[in-house]
Amino acid sequence: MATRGRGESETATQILDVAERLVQDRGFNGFSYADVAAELHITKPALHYHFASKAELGEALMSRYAARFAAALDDLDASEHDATTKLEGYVGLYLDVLRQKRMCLCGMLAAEYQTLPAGMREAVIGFFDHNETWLETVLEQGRSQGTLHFGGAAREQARVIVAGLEGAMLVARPYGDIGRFEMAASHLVQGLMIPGPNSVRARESSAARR
Amino acid sequence: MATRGRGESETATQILDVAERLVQDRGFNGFSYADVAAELHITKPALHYHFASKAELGEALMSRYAARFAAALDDLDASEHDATTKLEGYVGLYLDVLRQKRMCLCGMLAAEYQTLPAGMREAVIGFFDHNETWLETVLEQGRSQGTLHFGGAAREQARVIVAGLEGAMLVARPYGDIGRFEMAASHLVQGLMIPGPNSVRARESSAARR
DNA sequence: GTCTATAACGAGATAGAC
DNA sequence: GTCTATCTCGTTATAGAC
Repeated sequence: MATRGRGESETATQILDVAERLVQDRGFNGFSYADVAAELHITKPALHYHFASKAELGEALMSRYAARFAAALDDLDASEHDATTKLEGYVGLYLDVLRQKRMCLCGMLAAEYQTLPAGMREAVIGFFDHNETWLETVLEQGRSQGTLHFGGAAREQARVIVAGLEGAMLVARPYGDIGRFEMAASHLVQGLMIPGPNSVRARESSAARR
Repeated sequence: MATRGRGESETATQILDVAERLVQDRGFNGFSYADVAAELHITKPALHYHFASKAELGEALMSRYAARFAAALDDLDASEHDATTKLEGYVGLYLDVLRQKRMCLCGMLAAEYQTLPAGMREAVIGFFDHNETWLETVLEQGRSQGTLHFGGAAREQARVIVAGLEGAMLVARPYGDIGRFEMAASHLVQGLMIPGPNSVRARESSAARR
């Protein structure tokens, strides 16, 4: 039952590469072992040798994706010292995915959530949690530096951004229109860079209405 | 090959009801004729009598959903004269879906877009176009009335709202947390109800709330 | 309009040779 | 580590009786 190829194998890596692209394009329920095997010119049992079950393949996919995403966020922290630039870099990560005509892996899996094996569900939640936590820190950094302006909890702002970017990707893809994503993303981020509707005053008056 | 049950049949309606819920919960690739048949205590061939193919069922699903959504927007236009209230009503439509633990039908299908039959693809695009057009009109109405405040094209604002609401639903569902959606939605809408830096400074916005 | 029966295919998965 | 061969099951779909 355990995965025998533990990421060391070159074939295992190729399998993950193909499967990842297929999931991001068609969904976890939209591809099969046969699709992956055909593309790599190997047979289905060869895939089962590396990943005994589809659930196992999915979980391997998630942990590799999570590690890569975490590394990308670390890179942003290391190379950018300004919260504004970090935020733009973060949007750039999504843009890179969309340019490959793919959906965010975890955004896709969020849609399919009810049909996913338990291990994958936890990984999807973990991905969003990690994104929110990273963004929350960046947003707080920006606010204390005076480069970002928003009212309310940074965690809430982080959630608005994640939801906005995921939704913008989701809708842009059927249209095949990256510009749709860029417009929505810039709208989300620009609002934080200019003191305005999201300022403390505005939030307070909205809170009073509850 | 044509659908024999043309929406007149009671059974056809029940089939659509069950299939719609399953798609919104599990995705179009995440349910089967067997699932629907079992739930209605009929057999699979009975389903094929009403909807000859799964693609045909999917298209019937979409056209009924589109009609219902259009009617809901017409109702908002008829019963609400204030752009602000219309906007809140629009968010309420999403909230109603999420309360049933479902994803927006077209949001779900946007994720699965690459695997959909052509007729369903067109319907998904049509749904988003319709939403944007309706929102655009409401936003322009609100801006000219002085109850909504935003910069740039109303169409772009409409796209930001659609993307934000779809993304908020997408992420809220795995967490099973409606509050996540409400927070993001209120953030999206509140920003428009409060005068920003470039807008004409209105009096206290309490007038708009009545 | 719904049934029994079954076709035809593809899915995930396993046994065992090499 | 990959293969051939096979299994079992689920899927969409059809034929034809009632």
